[in-house]
Amino acid sequence: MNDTGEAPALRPHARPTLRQVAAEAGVSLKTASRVLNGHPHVTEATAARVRQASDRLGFRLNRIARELRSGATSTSVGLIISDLANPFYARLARGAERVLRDAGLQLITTSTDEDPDQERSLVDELLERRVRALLLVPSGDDHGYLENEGRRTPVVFLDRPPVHLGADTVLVDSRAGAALAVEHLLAAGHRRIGFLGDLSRLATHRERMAGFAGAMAAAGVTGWERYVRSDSHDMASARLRTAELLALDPPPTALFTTNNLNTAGALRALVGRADPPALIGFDDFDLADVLGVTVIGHDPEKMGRIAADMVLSRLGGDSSDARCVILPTRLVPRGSGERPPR
Amino acid sequence: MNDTGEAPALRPHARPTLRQVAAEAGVSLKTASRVLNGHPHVTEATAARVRQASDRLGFRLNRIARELRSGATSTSVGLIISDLANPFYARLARGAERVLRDAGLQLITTSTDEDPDQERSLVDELLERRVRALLLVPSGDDHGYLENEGRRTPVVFLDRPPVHLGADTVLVDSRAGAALAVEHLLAAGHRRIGFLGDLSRLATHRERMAGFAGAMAAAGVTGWERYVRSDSHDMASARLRTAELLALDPPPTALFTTNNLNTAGALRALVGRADPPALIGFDDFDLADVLGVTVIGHDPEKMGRIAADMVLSRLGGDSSDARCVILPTRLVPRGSGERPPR
DNA sequence: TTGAAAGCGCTAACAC
DNA sequence: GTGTTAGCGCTTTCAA
Repeated sequence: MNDTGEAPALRPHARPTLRQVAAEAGVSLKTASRVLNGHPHVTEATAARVRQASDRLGFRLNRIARELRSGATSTSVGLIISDLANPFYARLARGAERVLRDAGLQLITTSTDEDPDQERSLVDELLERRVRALLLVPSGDDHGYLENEGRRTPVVFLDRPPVHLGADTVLVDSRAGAALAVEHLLAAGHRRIGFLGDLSRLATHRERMAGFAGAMAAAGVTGWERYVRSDSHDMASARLRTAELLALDPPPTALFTTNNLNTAGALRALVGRADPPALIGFDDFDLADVLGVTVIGHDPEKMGRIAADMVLSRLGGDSSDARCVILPTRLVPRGSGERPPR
Repeated sequence: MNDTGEAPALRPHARPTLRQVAAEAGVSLKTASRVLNGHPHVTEATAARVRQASDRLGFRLNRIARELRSGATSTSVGLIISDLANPFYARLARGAERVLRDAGLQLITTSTDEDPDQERSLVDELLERRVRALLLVPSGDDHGYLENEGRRTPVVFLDRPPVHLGADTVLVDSRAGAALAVEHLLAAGHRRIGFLGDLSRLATHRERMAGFAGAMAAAGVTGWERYVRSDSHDMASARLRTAELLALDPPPTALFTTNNLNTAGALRALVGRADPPALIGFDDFDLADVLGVTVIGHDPEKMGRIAADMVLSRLGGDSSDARCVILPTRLVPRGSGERPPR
């Protein structure tokens, strides 16, 4: 029971416990627990007393204790992406969050800044927190370290496949998307097509490169290697590389940029040019319609939703083999990709 | 000790405990704990044995148990925003995450979709998780319910001030920013200036409205109420409202849009018009430079960082009165705001 | 319908 | 340098 009639001083983190609520209400610990968890078999009168005591004390159930007692597992899921402020990942996170929230799970989102070491330490940290599952946009190039973990904690890879590990994966069809873009440009008569790529070590880059190269080869175009620039992972360097490409002689008559950041960089380099090359970008983005930028569009939010669904299915007991879902892309013509070669 | 020499079946969530590691290494629980937490006073030989046992068993410390034992407080901080996919909030989240991560805290980010009920239930949930602090972009219009919580768990409000509650707050100078925009337009000779506002119940809206009205009044302009449209919280309705404004007779010669979504909507409505009105938008955004859109810029990432710093200072014991930081805005002229009246 | 006792996995306090 | 004991706040038996 309360030792004095006065309200206790509210020191930070000095929260009342269930035991104190029970004492205040004059019932046992277990009864108080039942009431505050909405379990049956309690008289309404008793329940009311407990609730009053709880409110009076400003009580809140401690989920940490609850989770420890009931299995030492949390009710959260970890999401590791490279950068929260990239709209692509922000959308992906939103899709995942909504599905998980409806299932009573909370999403803990963290960013690696594309650093493989950071990836490992975040994975460690989240596993220590006993997240129920992990959603991972990998930066590293070896995920063998998850081999044993995967049997205990479901792991779903997003946007990029795992290396040296079999695990559920959701990807976008990078190769086909890139081919789509190039074929569109080739059909309009372009032959000198610039390629602006992300970090070469990323699987998405390699696939988009492969799609590009394949389509060029199929059309019998040679010498395209001259117009390839890779490893630009931010707008500034994309802008620079674009300027480089346009300074070549002869310059490319079209550009294919392999993600939203590179597209944004290229657009900046093209501002104010009288005769801009045609441009198609991988990833749709805000205001691409206003800018009239033709893109290879897909649905990052759906990617997040599907990954979250996979997690839920694994948590529901599905122990079938690892699956890989590949989401389709589509060409969204808006003008920039339809400019003819000069 | 191990009951058999064989590896145990890896059932999901059947993780080894510290006790098992200790047994496997032939040391006490406490010694194992010391080693795996990097505490001193352990022989290197003993430490090595423990680490080997830990690796062999695939052990990972259970933070849930640790946190329960040491104060029943987690090492995470909750962030409640309205929409992760809005670049403004994504940037804010990134700023906060970086500061907190450096302090060893993890950020749990959740979205309310601007629903006050959702806000309350997310606050409840995060407090049950015993987050160390709460960063809140409020949707509700009464935060009295946090009165007592605030003494136990630091709460910092972002972007919008608390109502019926004193609490640390970080805002952007909405009123001054709006005035800046309007004065810029007035100076260029505009008199009929359209105003495209967000939900009227939001403080940011009201402040920007006040800044707008004040600047108009100071310039002796009357009849501007006709060109005000509020409560548009998505691009589609912003676009519609812009079209409405432009259909008035006489139409406005300039527009002031009060946030990034409204600016995007207005831009869509202006596409293809031969004689677009001047346009200034509150909030900077990606590619605004390419589009030549004049904006009232500020720094959302900094807002996140400052809020996180406030949290850290409160957690460090600072119990001074609630503070309010107001971040400055600046006019970034890029062309659209410099179009003369027709 | 209610309660008493045990214990989740770990760390803090205090031996030795 | 290492071990023993107690207990964080809750839920889960099991008994009344």
